[in-house]
Amino acid sequence: MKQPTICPKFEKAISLLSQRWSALVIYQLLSGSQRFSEIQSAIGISGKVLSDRLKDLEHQGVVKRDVIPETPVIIEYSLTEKGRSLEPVLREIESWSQLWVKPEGDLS
Amino acid sequence: MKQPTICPKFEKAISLLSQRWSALVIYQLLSGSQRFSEIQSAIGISGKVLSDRLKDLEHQGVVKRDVIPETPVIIEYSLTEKGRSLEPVLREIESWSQLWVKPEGDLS
DNA sequence: ATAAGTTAGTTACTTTATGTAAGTAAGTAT
DNA sequence: ATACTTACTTACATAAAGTAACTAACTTAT
Repeated sequence: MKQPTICPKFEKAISLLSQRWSALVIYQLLSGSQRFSEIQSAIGISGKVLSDRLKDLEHQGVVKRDVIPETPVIIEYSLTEKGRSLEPVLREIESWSQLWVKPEGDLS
Repeated sequence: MKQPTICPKFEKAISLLSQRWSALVIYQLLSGSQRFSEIQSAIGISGKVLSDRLKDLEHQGVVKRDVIPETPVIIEYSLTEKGRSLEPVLREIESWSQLWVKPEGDLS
């Protein structure tokens, strides 16, 4: 039974950010536009899931996909204004993590 | 294949917050300690998953479980200091959501 | 001109996570 | 005694994520 007393905008924001990998993809793109394989190797995500996430995020207006007609075609992903506006959120998480997270227990 | 160039503490924070429902549970507890069924009906989560999440969060030191030996025993969940320290993160998400999220199925 | 490599994905299949519904134990209210 | 509530658990179904192999278009090396 769903009778959420929580603000639907907030809930939607949470569901966007709690989608696995989404926050990490956005965080990665904060350092500038990047290509598919760069993002992939930077955060260790599979091609399939990265492909899904980028489509989602593009659809939600957070990420922009540009086809650059260079010698071999280059596809670049970058943040839109909406995406960049998430920077304070990610920075808060970053500083929280530095204060409160103990690195043990990450068996990768 | 994982070769994350991303800070492991940050990654761990992200994986905690991207666990489905976790952020919502923490957010809900920001307004004070609550019982199982209160959280359940406030955010519309199933008993099973709430039970799992509370155990996870307790294990990570974010949530505290107190058994109060009142007339019928009352079990109260609340945030630890670590949990409360996530408030700025949730507040950032909240204010971002007010500025950028359109409530219904938004196809921008 | 082959052959091998890169990029940006997709497809098929497996594993894990989540959802749903029903059940349980302890206690209360009628 | 019967029905109801709380805080769960169990069993089962479905959805999401992981893995690996594959493709199409192009590039470089032989």
